[in-house]
Amino acid sequence: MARTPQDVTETELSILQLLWDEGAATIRHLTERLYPGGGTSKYATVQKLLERLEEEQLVRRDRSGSAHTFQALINREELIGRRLRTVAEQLCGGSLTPLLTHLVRTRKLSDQERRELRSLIEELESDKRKSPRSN
Amino acid sequence: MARTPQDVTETELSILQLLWDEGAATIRHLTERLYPGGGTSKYATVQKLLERLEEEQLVRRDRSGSAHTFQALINREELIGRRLRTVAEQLCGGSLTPLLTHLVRTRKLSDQERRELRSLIEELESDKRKSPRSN
DNA sequence: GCAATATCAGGCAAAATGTCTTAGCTTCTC
DNA sequence: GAGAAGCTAAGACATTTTGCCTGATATTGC
Repeated sequence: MARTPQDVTETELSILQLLWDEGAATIRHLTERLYPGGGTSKYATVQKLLERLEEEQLVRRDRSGSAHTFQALINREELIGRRLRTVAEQLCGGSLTPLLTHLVRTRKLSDQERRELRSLIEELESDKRKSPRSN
Repeated sequence: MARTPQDVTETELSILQLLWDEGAATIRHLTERLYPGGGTSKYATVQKLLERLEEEQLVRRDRSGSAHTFQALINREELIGRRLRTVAEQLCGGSLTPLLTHLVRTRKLSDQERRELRSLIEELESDKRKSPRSN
């Protein structure tokens, strides 16, 4: 049978990371960063990667300039969300809650982390009070 | 270049799920459940899958009986942990905390979920008080 | 006009993965 | 004890992903 395509490959991710860090960029710029001193072939590699990322709607290509410019259409948080959702679907019947409790239980939070988390939740609780939309 | 192997394939996962639900099992049993009425070929498929799972140390094979018996060496929680760690490594510099806050922020917890989470944290806090091992 | 630089199109090899065939044992049954 | 049935081991295979590269063609800049 077929290979299950990966959400975002590690190599693709390295491109996204760059776009996140440096904003919109040209192929050349990305190539220079990713494969410093890389020649024509590396350039083409990055080009192909971007082409595929564009297909997957993860990157937008701006064709106006003489050299195309690329920018990420997804940010880190969103990608994290996608990944977590995948895990939840495959292992928790789609619910994210088990992931949450897993992290809280397993993670050995430091005192500070626990405090932060706690205040985050309290914050949410007061938000909720202001706009009670019980979901 | 090469393909990055997936931690656990969806098909492999379906086998693990069965082993989790039904405990140790033979190839035949698993085949019957996974591909009801599947013939020799499906049997061989499951066989190969198990062989690979054994290689990956995710399943233990008991060769004593006339038909080998298989049992999972990893449970659901552990697999969740692996997956989360992978996400953290690739997207959060290895720290799981961002995942935690992402979930709390994004998740639109229901009232009840929030309450549960809160008490879970409080529970941890009292545990901590009993054995203060500040990490 | 020429050289540099871009894009486009397509090929390629290595590896993953699910599937299947076959051969050779062991075990059960009559 | 012979034949059938079930089991394991070994390996072939097709399909697909994925990172990488080449060559042709178009565009830009001077």
